[in-house]
Amino acid sequence: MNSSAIEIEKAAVILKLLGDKTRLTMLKMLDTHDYCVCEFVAIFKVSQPAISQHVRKLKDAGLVRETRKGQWIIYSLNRESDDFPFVQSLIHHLPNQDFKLEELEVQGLRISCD
Amino acid sequence: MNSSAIEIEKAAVILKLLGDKTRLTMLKMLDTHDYCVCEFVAIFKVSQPAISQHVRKLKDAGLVRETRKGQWIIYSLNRESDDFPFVQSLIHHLPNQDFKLEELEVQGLRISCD
DNA sequence: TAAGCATATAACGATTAACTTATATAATAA
DNA sequence: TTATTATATAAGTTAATCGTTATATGCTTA
Repeated sequence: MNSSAIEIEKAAVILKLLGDKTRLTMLKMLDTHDYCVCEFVAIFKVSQPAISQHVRKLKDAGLVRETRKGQWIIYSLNRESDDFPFVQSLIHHLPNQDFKLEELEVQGLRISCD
Repeated sequence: MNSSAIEIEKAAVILKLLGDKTRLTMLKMLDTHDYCVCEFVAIFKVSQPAISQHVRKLKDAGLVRETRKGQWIIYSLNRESDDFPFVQSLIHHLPNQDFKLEELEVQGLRISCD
């Protein structure tokens, strides 16, 4: 047991959710920046609906939050989630993904969502 | 990034593996004791082949090791795995599962594998 | 209001995952 | 050697997952 224990069933659900390269990368990216869906679409090699479905799963689990900014929807890490300490200690082990943002900028695909 | 960083692809594979209640519980159990397959069979509500398949996946990923002790095969955490720091920080958040062992003993199902 | 961009939802197909039962293998004990 | 116990493998079924295309919704701008 641990000071910030999480039920094993709940942990399994979260781990399954993050056991997907796309969603895990998204979450790590959100650790340093907020992103709009269109940026995720530009970064990952899947269709817009696929991205939409991935972020929906993260949102349904309460791990991310969305805020609409005009026509864009910005996703951010939900650091108020009860599960955030668990998630954070997890993504802490992952390499920073800011290079993806730089790639976007180089390619002129960075959209100013704010 | 972090001192014990793990590739994001590899992390996703491990998280998917542990995104299963049975395997996640097994791994947490192995954090405090070694177990033989027959004990897992007695503890979890699935068939012996199902247990065998779960431990095989954990073994194939290098997270656990097996040692034969006569007719029994004992599984233990592979603390030498490159991924062990990642896995350990993860299971550190989970509640201790020793009560499962106590349940076995109460029911007289605890097999002395050593 | 109509057009255009951003995002979500629906519906479907392909693949993967997790179980089951039946059977094989390996070690032990009679 | 034969029976028994422990474990693994094979094969098949069902359900879940992840992607796709087509379409709907919502906001913005002309």
